[in-house]
Order: sequence, then C-alpha cells, then structure tokens
Amino acid sequence: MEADPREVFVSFLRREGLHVTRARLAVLQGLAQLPKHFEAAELWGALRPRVSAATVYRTLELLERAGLVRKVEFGEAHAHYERVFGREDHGHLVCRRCGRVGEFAVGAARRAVEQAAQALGFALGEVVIQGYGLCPQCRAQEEPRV
Amino acid sequence: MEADPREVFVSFLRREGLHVTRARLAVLQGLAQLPKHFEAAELWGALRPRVSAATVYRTLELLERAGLVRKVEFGEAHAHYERVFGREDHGHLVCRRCGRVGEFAVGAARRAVEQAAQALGFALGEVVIQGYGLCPQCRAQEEPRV
DNA sequence: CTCCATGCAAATCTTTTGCAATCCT
DNA sequence: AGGATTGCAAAAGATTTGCATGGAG
Repeated sequence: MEADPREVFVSFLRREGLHVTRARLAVLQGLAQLPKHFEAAELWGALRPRVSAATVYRTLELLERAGLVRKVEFGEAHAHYERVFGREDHGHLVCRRCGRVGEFAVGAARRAVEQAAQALGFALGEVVIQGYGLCPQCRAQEEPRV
Repeated sequence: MEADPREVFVSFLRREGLHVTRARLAVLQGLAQLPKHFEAAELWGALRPRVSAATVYRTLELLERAGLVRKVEFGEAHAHYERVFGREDHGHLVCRRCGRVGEFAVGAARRAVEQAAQALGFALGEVVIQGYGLCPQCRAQEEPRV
C-alpha cells in the first residue's frame, strides 16, 4: 500500500486542513533528489523554485508529522534529517571523523527497548539507536600501523 | 579501582599537560551537586565560585574527554549532559511532553550494535540507545478516557 | 618566567518568529 | 472572500572565539 510520498503528504495536509502549496511540494520534491541523510541547509540550497529557509524549516516539521521525514542528531551542532519513504527500522553507525553514516537493522535491540518501556510504564514511540566510532576508511588512515 | 572523579580528572589533566585550575575543579564539583542529567546553563548557574559560561563549555569538553561526562541529545535545541562517574551501560527513555528521563540496561541491545559494527568494519565507540514517548504521568493526563 | 587558562564581550550559526503581501480553497 | 502561507528580516538561543589579563608549573 504505502503509496507515493506525494500522495501521503497531500492526504496529510488535507486531513489537517492545511494548504497544498507550491513551496511545500517543492520541498517534498527536493527530498527525492538528496541523499537519504541531509541537513536543512543542503535541502534549502537544492530547492527550485527557491523557497525561503523559514519555509523549509516549517515544512520539514510538517513532513515529520506526516511520517515522511525523521529528524536525527548525529552529535553535531545542527540537526540532520532522514528521508523515510519506506518506514524501515534501522540504527545508525556514525563515523566521528568523516561523518559517514552506515545503517543496520535493529530487530533485537528495539525489542529490548520496548520491554524496558513497558516495565517503566512509558508509551513508547520512536526508538533511536546509534553507535559512534570510526568507519573502515578513517580507521585505516588512523592506524597506519600500531 | 575506578577512583574518585577528582583523581581521574587531575590525572587526565596532568597526562595532557593541562593545568589543574580552580575553575576546572569548581566545575567538577558542581557536577556532583546536580542531578545526573543536566544542561550547561544549569551547571553554569550552580557554580561557586562563579565561572564564566565560556569556561564551563570549555571544561565540559575536557570532562568529556576524561570520560567523566557524556553529552546526550534529547531532541531539544540545546545539549544535555550526563554525569558518568560510574560507567554504567544504559539507555534513555525520554518523555516528549515533560522531558522526564528514565534509564534502562542495554545489554542485549548493545551487543546487537557491536555485531552490526563488526559486520560493517566500524571501530565502535559509544553507543546511544534512546526511546521517545510518554511517561506514565503524562500518559495518564493525555488519555483522560479515549 | 613562560605558557596556559579565564573572563568578557562580540561573533557564529542554526532555527524561530512577527508581519505585510500573496496564495489556496 | 477569508483564513492559511510565504518571504524577509529581525530575533532568539546556544555555543564558540579573540584578546588582554591573571594564574599554574
């Protein structure tokens, strides 16, 4: 089922009584042309027709609510975003040196969190699982021989 | 072994050829009087003798390198920090409404991440596992009856 | 004595907001 | 028409940095 992102977004907007505007669609389309992970500034710079930064942020929030985008923190000063057109369930391995991001499945890990949430009485929503370290490339460069 | 935090910090500073100053010790001591999780501003406000905000940030970075503090992101605009005097291994459950934070052990979950890191060739360092949702209190308030 | 560290204030940077003009429905 | 949305520029916050003065080794 999980239809075309545009469908999803438009439905979302209608449902919320919001307008389907050119700026909003431009942002949505911009997403498709960027790597899966991106920063607000990158998206802003890639848009055509141009959309103001303010609107980009405003729209990112809507896309998040619509379930098409996820905000992720990689330990840097600014936020990163992740396209979520296909609702996978995965964690991130972030390279501390070059920022490269790898993904992996989190089946077991997620279950552990769900269990903990239940024990503490939390109604669990999103789960974030991230590992920080050195990617293979930077690792090789780092230890030329130890 | 894992001695007194002050010992750890002083050793760290010596090892790095840095000075053991009054401001640095004040920050370290301030940590002990705050809840386990705190924000830079809270720490800054609690210090006596007074230490400038700039120095608080500079010192937090040193404490992080010394392994006494961990920077954590709870999805808010500003960073949060966590005291790590006893190197536990845990994840966080963050309430989206009130910000309350619960902790839980992450044995199995961590192993899953280690396994993924190995598969991808990452040299794994820190692992962050966080769940977002509603704490019991906010949950009760949220669904007065659905 | 020589650097390192601190404070202060200014500078950065990202994200948010007020408001008048403009666009959907 | 009528409320929602946009762009612009200013505001807001958190964190960082330059630089002269004071402090640790």
